[in-house]
Amino acid sequence: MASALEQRLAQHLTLSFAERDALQWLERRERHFAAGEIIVRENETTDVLYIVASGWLHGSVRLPDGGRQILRFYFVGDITTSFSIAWGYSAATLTAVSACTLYELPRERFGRLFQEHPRLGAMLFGISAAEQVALADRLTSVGRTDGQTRVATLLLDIYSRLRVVDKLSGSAFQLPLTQQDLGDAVGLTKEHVNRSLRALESTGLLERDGKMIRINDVEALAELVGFQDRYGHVATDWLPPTANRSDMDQRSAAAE
Amino acid sequence: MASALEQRLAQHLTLSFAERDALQWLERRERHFAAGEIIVRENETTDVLYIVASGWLHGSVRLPDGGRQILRFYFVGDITTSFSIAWGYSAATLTAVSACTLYELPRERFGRLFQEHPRLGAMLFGISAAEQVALADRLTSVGRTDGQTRVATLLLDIYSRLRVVDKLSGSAFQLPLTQQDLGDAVGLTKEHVNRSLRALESTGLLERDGKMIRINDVEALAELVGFQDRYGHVATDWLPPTANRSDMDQRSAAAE
DNA sequence: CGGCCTGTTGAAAACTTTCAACCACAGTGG
DNA sequence: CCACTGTGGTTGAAAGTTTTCAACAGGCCG
Repeated sequence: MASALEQRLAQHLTLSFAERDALQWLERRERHFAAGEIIVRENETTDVLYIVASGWLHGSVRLPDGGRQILRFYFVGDITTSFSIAWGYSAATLTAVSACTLYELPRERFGRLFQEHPRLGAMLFGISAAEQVALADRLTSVGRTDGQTRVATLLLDIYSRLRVVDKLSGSAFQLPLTQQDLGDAVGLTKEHVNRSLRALESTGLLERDGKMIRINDVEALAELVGFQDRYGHVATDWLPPTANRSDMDQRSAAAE
Repeated sequence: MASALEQRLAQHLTLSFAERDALQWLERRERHFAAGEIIVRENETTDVLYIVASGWLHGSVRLPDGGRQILRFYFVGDITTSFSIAWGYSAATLTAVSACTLYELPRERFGRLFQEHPRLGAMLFGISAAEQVALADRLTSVGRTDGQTRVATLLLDIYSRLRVVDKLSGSAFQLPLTQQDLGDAVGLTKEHVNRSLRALESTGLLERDGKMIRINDVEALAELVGFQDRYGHVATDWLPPTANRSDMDQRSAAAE
């Protein structure tokens, strides 16, 4: 079976054999988590990263007053670097939304990837930048729009991700989140999320049936709430060339 | 004069000669902008990045309804990669807050850095992750706290950055932002920013005199609003060794 | 001097939260 | 099999926060 991270990167560029091999080496240590399980806690010491092989997770923080902010969701092919690589601890709590399979890798093995495959390192930097923009989009949504728009934007965001990573066809998908979760992601109370969802339903652009969400007119809804899909394309024209074979041999010889 | 980016990176690790040399080559093309000038517009095609040599800037987006969200501020030593490297266009408008000097470099030269100096590439990835967490902190502030807390958090955030990049001593600093700007950064109207600032002043934790801000008790204010300073330290223990074999010994020195 | 931008203040309107119910459903144990 | 219990969803009304609208003051500049 093809590597989750490999598949993600292959969406953007053609990988060399050596690169594909290196990526598969990152996914040696497989771990399983049940829905709702906590993988890493906020402020907990950690020196490992996770690559998502299947399932959903989210990263969140708690507030002094007991509130919670969900910062981002992780899907197949994502790496949970952002909240833990810059420090010896995790800046967020990582929770399994659905049952999921993760590959655990030591931070320092991730670091070695930058040396052995600079092009992949640069590409990961680019993907990280794209994720930063996605976070910025959420900030804009939460900071400057009303409840209905925030909820719709989150659903469109999740839908766009699923469409890419799960090859989702059609505009209906299973949403394994409570309304409290949605509220914690967009800065609303669960009651207001409920009212916002019903208001959206009443426009006819959205339908719900239990945990199932159907966006009847993706274009129209995106237009209505000013949503931009950032996941489609990531530029690769600035990347350095792939290390060629002789380069590879030199570097691995030096590394041994 | 030492390179701005070099100084930034040298805060976290000991650079080799080759690395320092490479960084200085990024800063060949110097450009000046006046306060208020726009460097890049949202959605504008661009294939260059900027390293901040002096001054302040901010990145922002406009909303359909005419509103604006300021996404982040840039200070000396920052690189404006996040909103433009992943696409052929800029996802945000880059505006000079104060008069500033920038180094302009082609995206693809930045990419080459990953190949020639993998350790620096990895370090830039780490710094980018730290910036992502800073953005996540702002999201939390905007999504889950009241006006007064948001404003205080932003001021503490800016203060923490200035303290590091400008070697600011004392707890007073010049804030070249209007109350509208502050509001656009934390998701409030300018009127409410004004009321929040006055409420903060009345607690005695903060003083204002024109554009001057003095935080009388940084600890107490940070405690009050639950602010965490993320800029102090970035982990380097996961980085690969420097490319040049003769520099290998530098790494242990950098391990702090 | 007269505009223009920024800051300030007050009061009404709008949005969101809080609080308090009630409903539906799934899993549990009698 | 069925009552019991807990979680998540739904709804209404009051309370609280923030925005909107309107007005005015001060400083800077042509």
